[in-house]
Amino acid sequence: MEEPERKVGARVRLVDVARAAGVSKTTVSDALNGAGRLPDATREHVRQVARRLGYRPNATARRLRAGRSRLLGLAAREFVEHPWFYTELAYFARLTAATTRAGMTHGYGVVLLPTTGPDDYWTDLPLDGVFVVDPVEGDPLVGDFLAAGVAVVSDRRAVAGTPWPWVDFDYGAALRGVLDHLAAAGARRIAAVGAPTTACYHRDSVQAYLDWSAERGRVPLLAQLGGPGFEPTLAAVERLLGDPEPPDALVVLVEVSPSLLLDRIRKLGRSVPGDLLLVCATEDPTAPFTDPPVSTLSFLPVETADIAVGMLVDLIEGRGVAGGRLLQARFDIRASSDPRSAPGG
Amino acid sequence: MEEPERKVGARVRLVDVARAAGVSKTTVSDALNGAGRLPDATREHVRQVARRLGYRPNATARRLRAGRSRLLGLAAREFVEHPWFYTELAYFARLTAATTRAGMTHGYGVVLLPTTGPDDYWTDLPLDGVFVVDPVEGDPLVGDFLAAGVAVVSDRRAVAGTPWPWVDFDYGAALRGVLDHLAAAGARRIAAVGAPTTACYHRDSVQAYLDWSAERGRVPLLAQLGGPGFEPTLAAVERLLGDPEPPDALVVLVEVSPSLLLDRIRKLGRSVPGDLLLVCATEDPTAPFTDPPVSTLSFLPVETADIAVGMLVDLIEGRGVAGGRLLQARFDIRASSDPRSAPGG
DNA sequence: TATTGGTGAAGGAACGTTCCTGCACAAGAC
DNA sequence: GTCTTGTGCAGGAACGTTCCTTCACCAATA
Repeated sequence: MEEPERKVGARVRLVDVARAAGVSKTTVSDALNGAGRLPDATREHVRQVARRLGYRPNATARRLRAGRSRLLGLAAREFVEHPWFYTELAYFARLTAATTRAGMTHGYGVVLLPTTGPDDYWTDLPLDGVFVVDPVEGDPLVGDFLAAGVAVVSDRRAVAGTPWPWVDFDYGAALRGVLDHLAAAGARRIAAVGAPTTACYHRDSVQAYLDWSAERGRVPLLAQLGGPGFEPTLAAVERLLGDPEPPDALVVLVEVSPSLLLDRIRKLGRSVPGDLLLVCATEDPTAPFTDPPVSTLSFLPVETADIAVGMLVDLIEGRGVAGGRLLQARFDIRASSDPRSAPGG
Repeated sequence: MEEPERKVGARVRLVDVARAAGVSKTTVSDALNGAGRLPDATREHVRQVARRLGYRPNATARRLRAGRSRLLGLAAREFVEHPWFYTELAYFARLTAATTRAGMTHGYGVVLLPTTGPDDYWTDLPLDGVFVVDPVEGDPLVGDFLAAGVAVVSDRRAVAGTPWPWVDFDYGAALRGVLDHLAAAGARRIAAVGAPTTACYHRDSVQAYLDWSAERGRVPLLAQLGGPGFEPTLAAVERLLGDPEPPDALVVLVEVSPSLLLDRIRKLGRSVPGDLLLVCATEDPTAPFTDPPVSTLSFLPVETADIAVGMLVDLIEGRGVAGGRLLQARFDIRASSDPRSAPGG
């Protein structure tokens, strides 16, 4: 009985339960975790004592013993130089929530990592793995985590030959699908709004637009912008529509509120889809409810999160994960790019 | 030298650094943490060895020893019965990001808690404190955390005499400010869209609307809706505007996309602010950019998060926190409720 | 010369679990 | 009656830190 006395008001520990139940630590641990060789009577007795005392296992001690924290990090790396609130973009909002949900189903908590912060903040967190969204080329964050033995999965191939598992899309194919659709709907001059960021999504999709235009002998009408937020996007649209030979179709590759965009286009005296066909790459859930409903290209944040978290967990728990996984974007055609379906189109 | 040999490939531990540097664990710990009585030479030597070996302290062990996890939970409790993605509402998106940021500045990580999940998921996370957003009356989650000795701060007073610290707003005063403004702008029939949820925000603001109307002998035009998402909100607006004696002003107390709402109102043949003055309680950042810009009532998610996290940290670190903190909502008047400022109003 | 005081560093307990090992005892086999 | 086999449990190491205590050593003081 050299067990130390429990201080009043302190949390109930395993030993406190053991003493109250008149058994050893081992027995309590086994009884509560369903392990060991115990008769049902003992098991039940211990459980009742534990319940009566309000015992809660110390999760930190458990994790130390297990050698795993059961904690995943979520880091968005696009525009890392700005301390922006990335949950404000619909894509990241969905991705964040879906990652949290997926983590839970595997028994992992998800910690949100801010875009900027002190260097030691990352390493001070006991993370088993990190889901890196839009990693930038040569991202030091990724290197740090890999060096620290933290599992890494990203939602894009940041570089050719990305040495960690990833989930990604064939942006070129997705964009060509959209452009073909617009051309089939009669568009002659298709404009695009992109962003010259380090994210492979923007690079690849803009390139696909340029290639597609070149193959068909069309002059590309491209506006690019930097920095998060929608004001630059709307300004880019205004620039494109103000062209002396204005476009008759528009593909917006950066996340923007569809109804805000429609407002702006209307203000410029153009009507959708009459004067201008419109497709937005956005996860904004309002797209089907605008007037007219806006066609969207979706990069499936929920599916992406599910797969990424699954990979992370496999990696952490020692099941091998080979290479990457390529998904197919979803193209929802609505009235904004389909004159036939528009009332009075 | 009875120290166990380090397995190859395993993470570098404190003892590994100690052995490599030819000193004791204590010296390494002190050297790296800037504690103890050590000459600069020793300190620097140990640091170099640690850097060379790529030593990273084990955060879990650290936290176990410290008795604190330096982890905060964020839980949204409105509509808990639906497994919805609460980051999709602008208010929660901002609040989530701001909480993460605030946590970081205090050295705490923030774990997102899903609305629904297995009961043991909460208790399995080593949380020092939880920021409960929109707690519902008699919320079992809050009780669980309090029983487990986890600090709790909420952004609303769920019940009269909430026994834990909170940050909140005087919804009645905020709403009366909006209604007075609309009346001064000439509105005769002011309608409101609310939600009959358990959240004190909705309850109080709807009550304030009813009181204000009664005091002035006006007939309230109230539409209430349940469940997350904007479709119910738009339907409620349609109902109100379809009234034989339709309103000439509208206050939307549930979060909705301003431009989507404007689209819908326009579709119903009404013009803002000509036929209908409009004020939205929303954090949607697009409000100033719609056509016309929409007046908003903001409940300051960033400030709320900063204060809530500050309270949580004070609570966790043993500094007393007394009662709650009442903030003042911000009312931004824009063209949608101010005919004079509208072009051609 | 003995005593104090400060410096530099080591030893080891503690944080609260899990789980490996081992012991006592009973029941059955020979 | 001894030998196995199995059951029910206890002891204690280990996870990787931090930090309290102790201790040797050296210089300055009485």
